[in-house]
Amino acid sequence: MNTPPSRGLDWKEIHVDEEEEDDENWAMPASTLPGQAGHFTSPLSVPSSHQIISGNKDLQLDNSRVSSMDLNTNKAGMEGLDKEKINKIIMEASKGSRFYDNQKKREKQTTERINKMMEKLAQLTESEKQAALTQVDEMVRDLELSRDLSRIIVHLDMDMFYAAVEMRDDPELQEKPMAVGGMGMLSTSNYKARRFGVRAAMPGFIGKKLCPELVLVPPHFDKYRAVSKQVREILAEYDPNFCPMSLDEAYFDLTEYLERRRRMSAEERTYLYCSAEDHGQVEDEKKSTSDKAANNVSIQERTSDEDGYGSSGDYQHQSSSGVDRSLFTSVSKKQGEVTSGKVLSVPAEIQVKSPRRHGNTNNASSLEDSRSEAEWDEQPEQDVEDEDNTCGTKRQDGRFETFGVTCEEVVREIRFRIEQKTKLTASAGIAPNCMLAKICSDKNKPNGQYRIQPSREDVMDFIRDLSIRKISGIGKVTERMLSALGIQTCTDLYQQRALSYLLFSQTSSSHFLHISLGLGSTHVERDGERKSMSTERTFKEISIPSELYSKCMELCEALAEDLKKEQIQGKTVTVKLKTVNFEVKSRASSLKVPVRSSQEIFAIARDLIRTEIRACHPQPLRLRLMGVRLSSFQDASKLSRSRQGTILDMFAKKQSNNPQPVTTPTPDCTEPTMGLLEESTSNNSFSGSVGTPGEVSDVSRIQVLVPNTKVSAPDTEILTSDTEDGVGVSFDNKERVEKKDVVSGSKKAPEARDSTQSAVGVGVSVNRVDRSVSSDTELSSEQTFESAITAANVRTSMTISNPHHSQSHLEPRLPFCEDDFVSGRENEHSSIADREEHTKQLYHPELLSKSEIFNQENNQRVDKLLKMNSHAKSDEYGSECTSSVEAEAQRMLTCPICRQERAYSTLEGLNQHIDACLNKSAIKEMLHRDKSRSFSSSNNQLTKSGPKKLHSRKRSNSGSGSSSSKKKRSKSTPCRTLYDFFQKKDNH
DNA sequence: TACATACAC
DNA sequence: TATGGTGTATGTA
Repeated sequence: MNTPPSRGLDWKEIHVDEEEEDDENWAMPASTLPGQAGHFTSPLSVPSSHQIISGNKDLQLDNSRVSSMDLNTNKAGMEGLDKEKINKIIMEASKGSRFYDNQKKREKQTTERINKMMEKLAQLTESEKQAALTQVDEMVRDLELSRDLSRIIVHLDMDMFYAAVEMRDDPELQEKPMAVGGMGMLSTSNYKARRFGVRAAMPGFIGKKLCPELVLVPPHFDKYRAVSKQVREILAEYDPNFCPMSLDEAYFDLTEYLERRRRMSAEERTYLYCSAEDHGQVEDEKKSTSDKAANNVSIQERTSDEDGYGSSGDYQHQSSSGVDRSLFTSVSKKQGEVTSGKVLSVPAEIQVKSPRRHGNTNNASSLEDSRSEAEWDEQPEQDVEDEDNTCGTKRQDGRFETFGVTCEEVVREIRFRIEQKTKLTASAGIAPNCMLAKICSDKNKPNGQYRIQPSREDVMDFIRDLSIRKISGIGKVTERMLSALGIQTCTDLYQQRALSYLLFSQTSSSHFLHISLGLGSTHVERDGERKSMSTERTFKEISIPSELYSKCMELCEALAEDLKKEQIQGKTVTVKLKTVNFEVKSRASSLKVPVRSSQEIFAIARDLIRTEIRACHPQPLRLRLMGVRLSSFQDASKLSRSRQGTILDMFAKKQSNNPQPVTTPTPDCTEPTMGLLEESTSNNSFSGSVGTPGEVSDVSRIQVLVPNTKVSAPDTEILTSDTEDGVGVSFDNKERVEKKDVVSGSKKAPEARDSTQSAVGVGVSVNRVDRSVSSDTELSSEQTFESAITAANVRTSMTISNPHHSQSHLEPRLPFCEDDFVSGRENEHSSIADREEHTKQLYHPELLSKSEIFNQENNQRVDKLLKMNSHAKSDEYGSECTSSVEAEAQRMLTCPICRQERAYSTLEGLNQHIDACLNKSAIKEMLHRDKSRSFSSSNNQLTKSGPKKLHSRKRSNSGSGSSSSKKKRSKSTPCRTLYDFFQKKDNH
């Protein structure tokens, strides 16, 4: 390691004069590196593992240094820094923190991993190594044969993107070291800040320690998205199938375009250079563009945008309208949307002056420089008429640039146009494959480009001394692992190919082999379909279960919103938990039927969290982050079909004299409301006469909506599958034990379920459901009721693969108006004590006792529920009723929760409203009550973070609203409301 | 499938 | 005072 002379920590740029050659040699002292002498001659020679690793460990212990926290200088603008000094500052700022401790722990894990690998290595025999080498070399031959140098792949990367946008929009920032982000985390930094060691992924407070003058600018993602869109519009002209990797970088393939390029006239390749004085105009235009374009540009949306381009088909047309119109249009240009530009008709012989070239020209690619300068000629100043009248003014300083037909020229043109359009610079790499192009784009950053010529020799020359850390996909852990094998460069990687083959997985070693041969993907592929969607948040410590559940609910709501936007539903819910010690855990549960509503997701997520809370017990589960992810999406075709599965659709079908049963939805048809979900629960659940209040409300709703009496084939299928799944029949292994602990012995009280919080209300066993369904005959009143529910819920029919979840995910019900619904004004649970009990059930399910779970009140409630059901039946909510319900839905309806009367054009609308009422206001209310009563004296953190968090996300109007809704609920008689609801329907 | 890890941006 | 959020891939059991 190059130890720079020690200096005082004055706040100057922190760098050393000489280049540090020895990067981060984690695993061993340089002197022991195998590669130094013999390693290149013998591909099979490796260092002794124990020597290496233990030495490294000692080193770490002695210095109590956590190398993984060291500055990663593998970034443009961070060359030659005094890493020693910077790392010292970082370490001092971090030492003793939980983060630091965790990093230490993780580093130790990596070391152990390396040790294992080295043990494995030590056991390899020479013949094994030789055999591996033979095998690998065969692969090498194949790979060589398939080497494709014909593609011209470009990786374009905006320079310090977020920071650049901020600097552009606030020139005062240009002279200062600045970073985008906050004290918590930085997204990116400008080059001035990088000289101090301040970089992306560094917490702001450390950035401040490294550079006290550092200016922190909060991110403005809308702006970045808008700029990104502008850039993509340009890229799409060159490759409609370009592949954006993030807001600031993209791959594209110029191969086809270059064919056409050769046939393009000089005019078509000529662009006006817009000088600094023009910026105001551009700025104005940009602003309106930003406004317009500041919409979401998620992956999906991006795709559709780009598809728009791609499908426009006529590339030539697009291309011939090639210049950035933004440069020539007047400020008042109507829609402000910057479209692709217009080529100026400029005589080819008019030569143009080089565009302003800021940025680092010193390190610009020699190739680029030599070629481009030759074509960048001075243009005599003259007036230029904008023939297409897109400019509006004559330009006194009009200068033009005609770009050539080589790929370097095209890329330069693209960067030029990007700069003209956005006033931001980009760097690019050109190579025969993506892997190389990506590395190249970093080579001459900022504002430069670099090309690897498409010959094997050039590729291998480039690769030869390349640090493996430069390769995308090789991070610090892999770097350490490989370093332990004496591998730092791509040449090393090739030399040790036999070892990597023996010591790493097939996937990894194959990847390494590709890298070491300079091979990579030769086609630019769009991202495939999204595989998951998640929301996660970091917060001040939360350990109180009620707050954890509340946070979980927030996340589920946020996630459900996002899912809705993209019309996605999935079958696996994963909860991510990060403890205050930065330990990350994930817990997942898969269903057979996709879900997407916040209630459904919450039901599962909550259960997973509860399990964790219990696992920690009696210690609290102390979290600093929680995340909820949904994955295992069903494919798009199914998705579109699933939309049929709404209640309305069922009604519609019914009404149109469709002879098919009321409930035809397929298992993947889900647009469940809370109530529906709960219901399906009861079908799947162990049985349950437990029925906490929540259900009842759901049931009521369902009765209102789908009071059907018959169940037929489609339901049968679903329910059967549910039963086949064994849901509710038996637990296995420790899950069972756990449940038994909580529940009161499933034999005795099979209805009792561990989570009672909102436990299933309908008293039916799985078997009975099964029977009733399969018989498809007239059902008893209880069965009928259940069947009706089933009918309403087929699309939700939560078939649970994991019995553990069968309980919970089926009970997303919130406790609030449960009682109200059950017993109305004369609510059996109207006492404060009862209410608190319900709160407890929701937010402290882990605290419930058997007796709490299974009690007389619940039975009474269930009885009532069943009565209601039979009442409904006797009121002839038969098949006819469907249409009457539907008719009702067209009219004014009163929400049974908030008593608001509104016209609902769809039942779904009403359903959603009810969900909103139930969830959004009441959960807060309950939480508030819960907290104020149970925790007010015990935890000050609660007052700090709890309420704030509750209101932190997408629930802006919930605060006062919830309290008002609470009053309404308690004053009004929900039960009567519900009956009113029925009544009204009846009367009609 | 569940979970942990690694990685990128 | 204080170390992110989102998504993908992979290895292992």
